[in-house]
Amino acid sequence: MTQASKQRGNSEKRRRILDGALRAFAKKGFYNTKVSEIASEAGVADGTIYLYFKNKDDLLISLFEDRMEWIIERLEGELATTEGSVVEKVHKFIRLHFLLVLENRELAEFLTVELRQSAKFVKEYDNPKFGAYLKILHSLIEQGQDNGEIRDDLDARIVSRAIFGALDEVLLQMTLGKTNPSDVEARTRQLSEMLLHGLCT
Amino acid sequence: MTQASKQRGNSEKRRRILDGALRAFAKKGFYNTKVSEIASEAGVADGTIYLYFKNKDDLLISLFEDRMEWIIERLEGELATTEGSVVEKVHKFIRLHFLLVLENRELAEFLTVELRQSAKFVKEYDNPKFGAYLKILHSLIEQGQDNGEIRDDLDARIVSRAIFGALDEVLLQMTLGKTNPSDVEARTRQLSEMLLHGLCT
DNA sequence: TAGGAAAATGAACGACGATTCATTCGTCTT
DNA sequence: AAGACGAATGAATCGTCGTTCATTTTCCTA
Repeated sequence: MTQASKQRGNSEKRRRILDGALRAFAKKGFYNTKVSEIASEAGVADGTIYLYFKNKDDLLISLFEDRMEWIIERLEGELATTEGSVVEKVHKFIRLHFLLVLENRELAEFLTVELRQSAKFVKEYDNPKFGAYLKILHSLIEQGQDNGEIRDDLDARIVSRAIFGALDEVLLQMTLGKTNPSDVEARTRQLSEMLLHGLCT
Repeated sequence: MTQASKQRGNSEKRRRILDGALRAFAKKGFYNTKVSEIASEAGVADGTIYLYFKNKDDLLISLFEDRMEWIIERLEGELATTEGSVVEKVHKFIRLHFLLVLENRELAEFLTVELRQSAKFVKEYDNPKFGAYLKILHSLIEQGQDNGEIRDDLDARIVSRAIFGALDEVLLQMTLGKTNPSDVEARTRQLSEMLLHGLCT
């Protein structure tokens, strides 16, 4: 295996380490997780981690990008093949976000808790993948404004942030409590109802 | 000064330490802040901190409770003296949340970033103050549902979470970017419009 | 103002844990 | 099968703080 192919991420070991790190970070959080715990979770020696990642920060960022990439690809894939109004697509977006992330709890715990921390405190990392995620939502909104389905007196940037925030917070609660998977549908419906048509009668 | 009065928080030193901790945590985050930095920020010796707080975790939690208490008191105070519909009160809630927190940036950075972390990883702390905060919102929603202003096909618990999430995320962005204070009004209007009446035309 | 108690100090301690690197392992070539 | 080379190992290192506590300062009381 060449150095280049390690960097590109096609390596059994690299995957194992990322998976182990996800489990460990989800359980105890980045700062409370020892590198040696990640190693043992991944079934790998401590030193091996440093063959694939520059340091612990780099591992966090790499994990973050890897998982966000996965989510973005799936979201884009699903949305591209969806016919229907923008409103339907927004509903589908919300549903997919929940389903994808709840598909494994650890990912949910990791993303909802570590996202902000890493965005702000892992030195000079400006989070391009999260930007790409938001852009999907942002484009959807703009598209809806162009074709008249969505009010254009609202700033699409604020709206997309707000939607993400609402989603993420509800997801956090679902993650910490032991939400029954069947509740996902109910919450999806509630959230998109609320966001699309408002609280007022 | 007695031990009891220290615990109750009426102490000049204790205040100084909490203020210093807020500044330090806002700047570098809990885990990247050294106790000695907090001490120097507070103009106090390292050891002094341990006269007022059990340890670093305890300091974090105390700071959190102190500031949330302040926010809750102000919110409740303002809302109690407000005449008007529930819808108007929700609008006012959003506005107040922004104003109070942006009144000082450091508080905003601290709350938006450290809240989740501490909720989950500071051992066995279950965050009663945040619960009290959410309850204000929750009660407002229920009140609106009772008097018919707000749709009662939505679960007030999910709705209040979602509103908080939206608020918090938009606030995070306002905090990290250098938002002009005059934008606060605009964002308040956008958010409550969106939440109360929905995205659809 | 002397004496004593409470508060504050900050240097030193000790634990911890990220990272390194000398060594071993596995695989491929000739 | 011997050598060579990259990959993997994990024990040891070393810097970094959280916390303690012997000492000093401040403040009160008699």
